[in-house]
This record gives sequence, C-alpha cells and structure tokens, in this order.
Amino acid sequence: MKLVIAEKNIAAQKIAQLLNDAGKPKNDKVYNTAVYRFTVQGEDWVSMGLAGHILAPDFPDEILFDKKQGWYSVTEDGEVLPADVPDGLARPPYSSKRRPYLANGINIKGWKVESLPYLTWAPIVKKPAEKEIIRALKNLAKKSDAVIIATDFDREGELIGSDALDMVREVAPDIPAYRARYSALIKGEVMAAFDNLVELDQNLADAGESRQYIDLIWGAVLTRYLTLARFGGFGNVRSAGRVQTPTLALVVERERERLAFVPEDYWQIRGIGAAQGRSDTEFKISHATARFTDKAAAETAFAHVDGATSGRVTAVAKRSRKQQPPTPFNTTSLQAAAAAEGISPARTMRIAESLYMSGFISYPRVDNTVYPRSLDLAGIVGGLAAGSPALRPVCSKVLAGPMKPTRGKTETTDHPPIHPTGQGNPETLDGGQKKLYMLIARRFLATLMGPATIENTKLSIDVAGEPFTASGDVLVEAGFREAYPYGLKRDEQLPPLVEGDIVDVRDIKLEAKQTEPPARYSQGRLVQEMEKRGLGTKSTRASIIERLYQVRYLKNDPIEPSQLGMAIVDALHDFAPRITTPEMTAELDEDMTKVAEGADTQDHVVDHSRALLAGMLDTLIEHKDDLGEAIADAVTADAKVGTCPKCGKDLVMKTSAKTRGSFIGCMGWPDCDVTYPVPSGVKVSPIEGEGSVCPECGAPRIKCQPFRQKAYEMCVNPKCPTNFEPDLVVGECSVCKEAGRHGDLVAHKSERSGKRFIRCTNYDECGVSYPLPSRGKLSATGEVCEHCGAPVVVVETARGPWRICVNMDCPGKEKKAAAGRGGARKGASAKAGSRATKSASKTSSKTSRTKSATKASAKKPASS
DNA sequence: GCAAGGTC
Repeated sequence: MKLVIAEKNIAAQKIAQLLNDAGKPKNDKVYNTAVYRFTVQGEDWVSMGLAGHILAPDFPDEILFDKKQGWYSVTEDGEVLPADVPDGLARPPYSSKRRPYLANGINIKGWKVESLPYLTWAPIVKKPAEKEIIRALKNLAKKSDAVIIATDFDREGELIGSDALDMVREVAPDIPAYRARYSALIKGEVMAAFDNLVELDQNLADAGESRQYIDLIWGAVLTRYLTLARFGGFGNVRSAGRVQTPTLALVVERERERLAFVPEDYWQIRGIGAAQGRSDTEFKISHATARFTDKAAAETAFAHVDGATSGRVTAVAKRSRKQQPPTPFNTTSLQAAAAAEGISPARTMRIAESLYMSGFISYPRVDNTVYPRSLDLAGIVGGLAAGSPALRPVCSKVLAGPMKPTRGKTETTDHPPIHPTGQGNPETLDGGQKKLYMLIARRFLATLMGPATIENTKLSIDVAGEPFTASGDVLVEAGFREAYPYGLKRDEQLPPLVEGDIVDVRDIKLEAKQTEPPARYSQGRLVQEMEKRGLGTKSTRASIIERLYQVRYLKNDPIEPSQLGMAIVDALHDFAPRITTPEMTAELDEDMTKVAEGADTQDHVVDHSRALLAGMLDTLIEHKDDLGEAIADAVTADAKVGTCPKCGKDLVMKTSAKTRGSFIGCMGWPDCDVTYPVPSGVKVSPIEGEGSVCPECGAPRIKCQPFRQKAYEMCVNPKCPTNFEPDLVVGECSVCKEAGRHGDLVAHKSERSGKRFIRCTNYDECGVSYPLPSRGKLSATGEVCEHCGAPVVVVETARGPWRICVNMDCPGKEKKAAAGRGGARKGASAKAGSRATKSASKTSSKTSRTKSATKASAKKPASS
C-alpha cells in the first residue's frame, strides 16, 4: 500500500479522486482522521490530510520542567544550556553559578529577567501538536510500503511534510519516501506530479523551521521581558513578535501623525438650491472655491451672497463615467470588503471557515484572484439561482450575458478565488453566515457582469455675481451594481435645468472649518497595509490583529492604540528596534532563501539571530525598571475612567484580588476609600470632555458598551438619583386591594446591603414585597402584569432598557425565559427573574448556553 | 502565561 500525505483534508480527498483508477475513492477513518482509499493501476493506495503543522517548536521540558512554575523554572542543577552553542558565537555572559537561584521557592525579582539570556540560547525541540493525526499517520505508515508527501508546494508545506516524515520514520525507519509537487488541485497537475516524484527538499524544510525557531526565540524572550518588567498579574501578558509588533507600530505611527497634526483653518460657503418654486427638488450648492484659505476673501465673497434668494444657471455639464466590476475575492480582499460591512477580519475567517466546511463556499485561504478555466461559472450561477430567490433575477441576467469574468492582479494556481459553490440552501444559514455568504455570492456574480455607468451632472450657478456649483451622481446603468450594492452611494438627482434657468437659493452660510488629520486604520485597511508591507500571511493577519486587541494594545474600530500599546512600541523601538519594523521579516525572508538554496545553514542563521537578540539583552535588562514603570503608567492611564469627586485623584478600573471582579477605585487608596461598582457584562470606557462628570452627584459618567448592543452612558455612582429614584411608587398592591384597603407598592433601597426591593406600604398586614435588580434606573409604567397582576417596571440595565414584572414567581416568567434565551432576554433578568431562570443562568459555559437555547426554542410554541 | 504558521 502507498500512503499519500496531504496538508489538509480537502487536498487528500481531491488527490484520491484524481488518481483513482475508476469511480469514487472509499471514505474511511483511522481513529478519528478521515482517509481515502483508492487504487492506482490496481495497487492499493490511501491518502490522508494533516491539519497544517503537526509538530510545534517549543523549549524542552527540562526548561519548563514544572508547569506550575512556568517561566521561572530551571533544571534541577540550574543548568539550562546544553553545551552545543557553536564556536565563534557569544555564549551567555554569565555562569549558572552566578544566577540568583531559588532558595526557598522562587526569587522572582532577581530571577525573571536575568533568565532571559538563557532562554535566548535555549535549545528548541519539536513537540507533537496534533496527537490524533500523528497517531493515524503512524498507523497507516506501518502498513505502507512507501509514502508520498503531497503537502502544499511552498516553504511551510515542505516543513509540514518534513515533520510528517519524521513521525513516519519513528515507526517505519526505512520506508521509501517521495515528494509530489503540484501547484493546483486539478487532474493534469496532480497526475504529472505523481508521475514525476522527487525527493523532499530538506533545505527548504530547514528554511521553514528556521523561521519557526527565530519567531519563537524572539517572541518568547521579548514577551517574557515585557511581561515581567512589571508583572501585572496573571492574564496580563505583554506580547511581542516579528509580525505583531511592526503591525502595532503601524497603528501607533498613524496615531502619532494624528497627534502631531496641526489643523489648518479654511472656510466654505454653502447653501441649498432648488428649481424655481420647487422646494421638492432641493440640492446642495457650494461656492466654486471649494476651500477658502484666506478668511478675508471668504468674507468678501460671502458678503455678496448673504441673504440671496435666487441664482441663474450659467452652465450644465453632464459627464458619464464607468465603474468597472470588482475582481474576484482572495482572502485579503474578502476581509477588507467584509470589514466595511462591520465584520472583523478574524470573524470573517471564522465564518468563512464554517461556510467552507459546510460546502457553501470554496477554500477561503487564497491569494489567487483569477478564476481558473476549469471553473464551471455558469453551473455555479445556476446553483445560486436555484438556492437563493433573492439572487434569481440577477442570475438570469448573468446567464443571458456574455459572462466574461474580471481578473485580479494576483494569479496563483493553488486554489481558485473565493466563490460560492452554488450548493446548499442559504436560508439555513445564521445571521453572520448569511451576511458573509451573500457578500461572497454577490461579489462572484458581479465579477461576471458589465460595468456600471454613473452620470454626473455639474451645474454652474451665478449667485449675486459669485460662482457656485452643484453636483449630482446618478446610476444610469446598473451593470454589476445590480448584484453588488456594497459601498454604493445613493443617487443625488439634480432637477432637469438648462442654462439660463433661474433657481431658488436659501440658507447660504459661511462655515469655518479645519483640515482633518490622517484617518485611523479600519481593520480592513490594516490587513491591506500588512499585506503591502509583507507582514504575516493571508492565514495569519486576521488573528494577529485580534491578538493585539486581546492584549489590550489596540482598542476601538477605527483602530486606536492604547497608552499601553504606545508604551510597548516606544520601549522596543528604543531597546530592540529590530522587532518593531517590517525589515526583520524582509531580512528573515532573505535568510530563508539562502537556507533553501543551500547557501547557508539553519544552525548558522538561527544562531546569528540569537546573537542579535542577545546583543540587545544587556540594554533591555539594564532598562528593565524604567520600562516597567512606563508600562505601569500606561496601564493606569488606560484604566482611568474619571476623577475622584472626594480627593481629585484618578479613578481607575481595578480588579478585586478576592473575587476577581472589576470595580472602579480611587488611585488615592488607602487614603481615599472611594469605590464604585462596575456594570457587569459591558465594556467600560471614560467619557472625554463634556458630560464626563455627573451634574447630580459629581461622580464620573462612563460609557458602557454591551456586547453587540448599543452603547449608553451612565453615572458610576449607584446611589446617584440618575440611577435610582428613591421611594418611587410603582403600583398598587393587589393583595390589599382585594382585602378592601389601599396599599402603594414603593421601591426602597436597603442602606446596609444596598439591595433594592419593592414593598407595600401596608407590608405588616399583607407581607407583599418583591426584589429588584441591583442596578439600573427604575421607572414605573403604571401597567400590571397580564399573568399575575403585579406591577410592571422598566429598568435601565447595563444592556439597555428592560421591562419586567416584579414578581419573581410570576407564571409568565417561565415562558419568557424559555423564549428569550436566543438573545432577547436581557442580562439583569437573571438576577430578578424567576427561580427557574436563576438556576439556568448559573450554567455559564458556552456549550450549556447553546444547549439550553436549543432546548428552549424547541419548546417554544409555534404561535409565538 | 510566550510567536507565527499551517488548518479543524
């Protein structure tokens, strides 16, 4: 039997199909890995896909021998280094004897940064990362008489194949091994590759492995250095890396440009025009001098037209322009287009992966922007028409047309550009999936259609001797725009005017403006910029940006660096500049090429890189305390939400050591004891300028951003009247009413516990009381619950306004809790909700949430 | 608790 090892499942499947003597390959499983059995000239073959790299480089366990001690650990005898640092390269400038050792436990302060030189020179081993796949691979290898490495035809593919071969050799040391190199998963290519098998290119694999090692060493050393320079507690990693740090630097650089930007004043004269007596035809007019840089000139011109009520059309110019249809999607252009529709690149890739796995779209990680000839364009359009009623009309048009697909600049042959398969029913997709799928489907159709024609009309209008203009764009021929409306501007239709017509004008104003600084990056723009600068790959850019958000170097979208992000870039720029620029990647690529060509060796290149890093460590360690301080200051600045009304110091977000929960505390602690609770489940940020201080109580107001819901602002002080109305009457007591007396239901707040509740004024007699959510402004509705007759109130919770029946045991709660599981149910309801809701909310893991959601919706009656 | 690169 011959074993074919591909990089991924889809390739293994395709190869089996293409090489098979006849018919379909047999799908099989080895342990949990899909394999494909087929025959080639009567001989039994089997193919299996890996999942990319199956081994991961790491430091040996001896260095991390105690998982608990992690980064602080060393070997028993204090020796980390094997004695195989090549001659001629600097050894660490200290001996193990000098190292401050861990007498009783861990001498963290002395040890942590001192240990970095050891790490720089530490050996690296490859550890199994995909144990299940390795198990299947070895199982098949034992039964095979030859293996053929058929991983992707690139550097990483060669490395993945080489790692796989190493695993094979562990169980079949002498098995013959070959390499098949194909650059497209099509019959001709694959057949030719298997007819002309070659040997694995170890140099190329070594080049890839060098990349792995250098990334790990630089990343681990600098990340540990930054993290430990001022340890911020677990979960506060300050990461650095060959790709992420230059990417962060791009954002910081843009922010610095904005900060350094000196706005220039300019003036505009603008107003409203309309066909005479036809205020329904209004359009914008502006002075022909779009921007006056001279204030006096602007004022002179404005003096002429101030109060003018009419003008005369002096010229009408029409000009039509064509907008060419877009090129096919590759990973980067899909990410950029989706980002413009509010889907982050990382989320785009997660959704695209799921669409790919369920057969809706083609392979999503591609550079190619040219459809291969073999792609059945008409067949896909037909499939789209059948599956999606919304696309049917435009599909018919495409099928009737000449269908000449556009071509992008990048042409590779590994995979076709991202396109819909035309299979599957889009109605079964969830919100995000459907949105992305439609984008991909519409883009595909657009690439097969003609240009759009936009007609521009420009009016020249004389108003009291001053030249004005008006401009309007109208889509006169939709072309591809019929399929692809994304980013299309709305028509600006001007009324049909001719030279000499009189137009009404009104509201001509002189506006003082300032030039704007360069715009911040959107996530889509940043992905494109990374590509331009050679940072990361199509498969990694999205996750690297996400990582920068996760470590809180970046915030918001358009992207802003945090103070921490800026401090990190500054620190590395000063002491390890190599990591902060795209040049490190460029130089690495040069080194990799040399290794691949055999002009240099892995050991030499990696050791050279280690030496470069080692050369920076003295300076880094020397400045450890300064840098630690800079990081701590930046973190405090990022955490600031306002100013303490009691002592004037900063109020910052803090984490309780005991409960791990967040709260807002004063930097003056322990001298100042001001603290505020933080709404749960929301992202809190300060409000700048106006509205930043509560006019009622002087505490800061904050902006709360709930997950995927509208942000709102509130005062942080829960006792503030803007958050709670004391002694609010929310309704009448039904128990008392039945007993023939009157009782008001009044909201109270316990002084001791801070808990809020509703109690009847005749509580001693009727015993009626209801609990309330602990936070959120309360207001009465005057309504009573249809299920139990208790009052209905509105609570402004962290996630927006929410109507509740105050009765915990209301029979209506059960149904609501079940029906609302999908997301309509608001956060605070768990606290004040029925007992059933309460117990359900305790299961907080994702899976159980999903499970109960499925269950609940299954139970949901069809009528609701 | 580290990187970046594959892909699930």
